[in-house]
Amino acid sequence: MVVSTKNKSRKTEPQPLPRVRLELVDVCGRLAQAVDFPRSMGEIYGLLYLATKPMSAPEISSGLSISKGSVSMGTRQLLALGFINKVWLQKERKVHFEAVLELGDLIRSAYDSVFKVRAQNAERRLGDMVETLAEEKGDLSPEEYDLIRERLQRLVKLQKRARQFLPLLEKLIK
Amino acid sequence: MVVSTKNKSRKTEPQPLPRVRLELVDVCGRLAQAVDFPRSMGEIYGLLYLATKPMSAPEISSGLSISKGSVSMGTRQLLALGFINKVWLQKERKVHFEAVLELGDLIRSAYDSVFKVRAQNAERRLGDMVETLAEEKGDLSPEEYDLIRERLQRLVKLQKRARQFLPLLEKLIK
DNA sequence: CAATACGTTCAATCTATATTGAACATATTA
DNA sequence: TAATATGTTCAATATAGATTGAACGTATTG
Repeated sequence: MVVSTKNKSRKTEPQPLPRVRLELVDVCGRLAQAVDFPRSMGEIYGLLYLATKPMSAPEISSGLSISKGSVSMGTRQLLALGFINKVWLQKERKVHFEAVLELGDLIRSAYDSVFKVRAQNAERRLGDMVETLAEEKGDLSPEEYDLIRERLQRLVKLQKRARQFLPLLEKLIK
Repeated sequence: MVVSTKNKSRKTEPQPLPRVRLELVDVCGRLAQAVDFPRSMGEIYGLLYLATKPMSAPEISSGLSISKGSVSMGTRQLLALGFINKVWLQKERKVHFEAVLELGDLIRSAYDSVFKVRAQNAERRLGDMVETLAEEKGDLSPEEYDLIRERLQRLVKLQKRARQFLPLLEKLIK
């Protein structure tokens, strides 16, 4: 089917995305969800990754059929993580966005702000539990206290191993 | 505050959990969510991990204030992943559950059923996209076709690197 | 400077999915 | 075998959190 080439508006007519692009949008959306980011954020990256030129916020909005608000929020997060760049197009006199293509680098830079933070949280919470146990010693039977103490120690040990492991992993990625 | 020691029922009276245990329940619930499992499933593991003895389904249900249905579903999944074991208590003549304490082993065994599957999915979807692009070649401008082709190639390359990386990771864990 | 378009924010809404609970199935014991 | 308690299933419900869109703020252009 041939799409009409008439172009009544000043702007480039929004043409439907090729299927490949829709598929990548979907894949990226799912990936984003898998690492606990909003789906729309991943979709925006997927859209930009196969774009032939930088896209404006309204173009992204209509291309993905999502609201201005979601585009604003999604681009902000993607910029913060370094997954996209702002581009000033003087022709359009407006900020546009383009995907950063070096995904290897991106994963590296996202590593700190996502996984490291989570690891630190886990560590803190385990510390809290050890404290709580000490506070509760009086309320627990000696047997229960010993059992819980021993099992928390196992977790601390596991955490230490994980701690040694993370920098190693980091080195491998880099 | 001292809890009454009266015990009118045949069964052990359900006493409130110590705070340490509640904290681990919460941590495990969040962890489960982080890897895309139901929160209640993680909570069950957290409850059993610091239990002084194997617990029955009703005990789990009341301990966590969750329904029988959730316990049934959660224990099934945890058993399938090897995170808990069934224990037959002849005294109670009923199946009870206990946590498997070797978390290192558990992570290893969960690896295959969680991460490997995801990696394979990603791989398949990328393959689909390459196919789709070929099918659409006629509908795309030569420029767009080339650009998309080149960028998909980048993803394929990245995937290959990841593929080499996974077995290495596996070895490190084991 | 007014007019227009674009960007941001956040309360209200929608949606995906975990959880519930009632109906049903199974097992134990008296 | 009947009575009782425990286990499972799944349609209905509840809930967390993403998405929307209207109101407001900002910038560009004629």
